Amino acid sequence: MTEGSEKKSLNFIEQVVEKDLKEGKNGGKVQTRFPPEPNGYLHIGHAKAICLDFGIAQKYGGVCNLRFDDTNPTKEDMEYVEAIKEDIQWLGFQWGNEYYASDYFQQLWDFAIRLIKEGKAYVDEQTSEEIAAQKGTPTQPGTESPYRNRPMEESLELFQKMNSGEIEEGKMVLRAKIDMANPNMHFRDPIIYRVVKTPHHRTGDKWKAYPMYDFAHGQSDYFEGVTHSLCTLEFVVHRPLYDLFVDWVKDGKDLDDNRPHQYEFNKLNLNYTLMSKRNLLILVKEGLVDGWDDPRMPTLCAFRRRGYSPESIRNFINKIGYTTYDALNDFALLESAVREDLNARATRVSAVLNPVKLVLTNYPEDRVEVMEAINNPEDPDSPTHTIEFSRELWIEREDFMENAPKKYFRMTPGQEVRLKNAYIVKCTGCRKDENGNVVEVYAEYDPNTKSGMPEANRKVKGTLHWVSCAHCLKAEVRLYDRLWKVENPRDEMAAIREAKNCSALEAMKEMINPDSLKVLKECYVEKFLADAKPLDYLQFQRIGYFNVDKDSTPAHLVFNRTVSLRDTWSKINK
RNA sequence: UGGACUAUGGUGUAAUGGUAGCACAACAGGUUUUGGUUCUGUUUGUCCAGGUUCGAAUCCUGGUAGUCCAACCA
Repeated sequence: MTEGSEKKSLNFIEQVVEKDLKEGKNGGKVQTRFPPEPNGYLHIGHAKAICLDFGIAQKYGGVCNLRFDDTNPTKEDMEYVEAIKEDIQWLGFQWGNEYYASDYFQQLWDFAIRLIKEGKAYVDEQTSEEIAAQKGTPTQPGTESPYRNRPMEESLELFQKMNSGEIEEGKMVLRAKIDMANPNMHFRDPIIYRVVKTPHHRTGDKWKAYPMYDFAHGQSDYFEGVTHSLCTLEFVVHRPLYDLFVDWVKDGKDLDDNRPHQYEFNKLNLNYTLMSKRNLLILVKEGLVDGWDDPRMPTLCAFRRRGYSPESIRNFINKIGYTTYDALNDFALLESAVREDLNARATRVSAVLNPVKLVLTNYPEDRVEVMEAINNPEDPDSPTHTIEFSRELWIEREDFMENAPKKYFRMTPGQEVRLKNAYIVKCTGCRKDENGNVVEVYAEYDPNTKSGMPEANRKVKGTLHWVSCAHCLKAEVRLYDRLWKVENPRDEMAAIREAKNCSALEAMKEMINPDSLKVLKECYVEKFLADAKPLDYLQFQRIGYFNVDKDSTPAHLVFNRTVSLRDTWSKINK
């Protein structure tokens, strides 16, 4: 709805693409891919990659394919494949082809055989510990494996056995023969195949030897005709290896043409947010949240359930940009993006979350008036809906104060306020119970000030929302706040674990915000919401943006707070 | 501390050798039947030290700080 349309300068990836296009590289073609591993749900960090991968293809007349990077059957599942597809489409993107790295297992296998025959790969029979020890450290060169120079025939035979099931997991690996002394650790004879006996979610038990990421990614890009392979910054050190394997697979042919190039951008870091899949999995498994789509999660399904629009997420991504600087973005920018979008599209309704009864003592007991409410004042052609008004109303408890400070523009004895879409009323007092809690608030209405009448234009400082006690619906409202108390949960978690030598779970329990979810069960909403549908974008006037939760039924309405309205009053009030 | 990468207001991001701009945040005010929206204004910045140049956020050198790399994960 409010897609960012202001002129933006090109990000560094777009500049590269435009330069390549100008120079006629890859025949003037642009092709990208979004390559998730189907081992978890997509989070907002993935949205950043998605917007770039699909956005670049869209902008430059190319195609972006979806490729599931499914080279590790122990972690992957079809459940995730379907969820990932749903999230991408919800975000508003459509892939060209649906590919799987497992589609290339045969080609990769053949390539590996070729490398063995060319003396560029060998089967190593050492334990992972031995291999790790020989790898050296960033400051010390590694040493060569005793199997490094074994006869090619031997490696060939053992590699076959790795795949036939004769070799146990962990007993043998295939390694590329590169350079054990290279300052880039990834060049120290990287493992390119290992034995995994867990059945693969697509190829079943056909394969027992599986390629590693570095041996699959660049080649898969090459097989598909990817031109610009976009990934995050931690892969910078993999790029030389990516290029080397692409060189090898091209076998000396036109090395500079028709090949993919990898470019790296900064991944999304958000304050008060823990992004890594591993940690999100702990939250779900340990029940610290209520599943992957718990609205406090940073997953796309959670943002969707919470009421974020795909446009707002895209706008946010568009605002933070793509650079090579490891930034920590402010969650407030995301909230501002969702408010901006929802302000333009959300239907305004009345809901009282913390009710107290207001009695209009001079309003006839049996009278009911039907008031008209505009659905969205931001829209000049906005439709309207009606809302019943009567003598007894629910208003927010915070909207009455017996002894109010000067700047309190709400209900307090002797002060006039406007009831939105209805009348101007003057507060006359209240009744309290034996503990001093306000039970009822009293006011008198001015019959000449009904909305639409000339008298209604009188200046009144405050306007309150309300629902009629006899004409409203009860509802459950879930108020969400940030899941973490600390601004940088990732670093904080590391610090806690270091200091206390504790598990990730224990560290998380220390950082979690105990008030991240408040469930209000005694709320009242106007009848208009009786047939609101899940995911409808709503604004509870003066409170915030809300949507209908998937748990909601006509008999038991449930609303999620997406984000509160900006609130300058609560700041003054502090 | 071996290598790679990075450094612009509080946060993020432009300026591609030529006026340091934008967004968010913060603050002040106008409008408003949402203390919302909107409008106006204000505060705050080129990591440090040298060098090249008529001119440096930008190029070079050296510091400093941060990120990444030693998974049979991706």
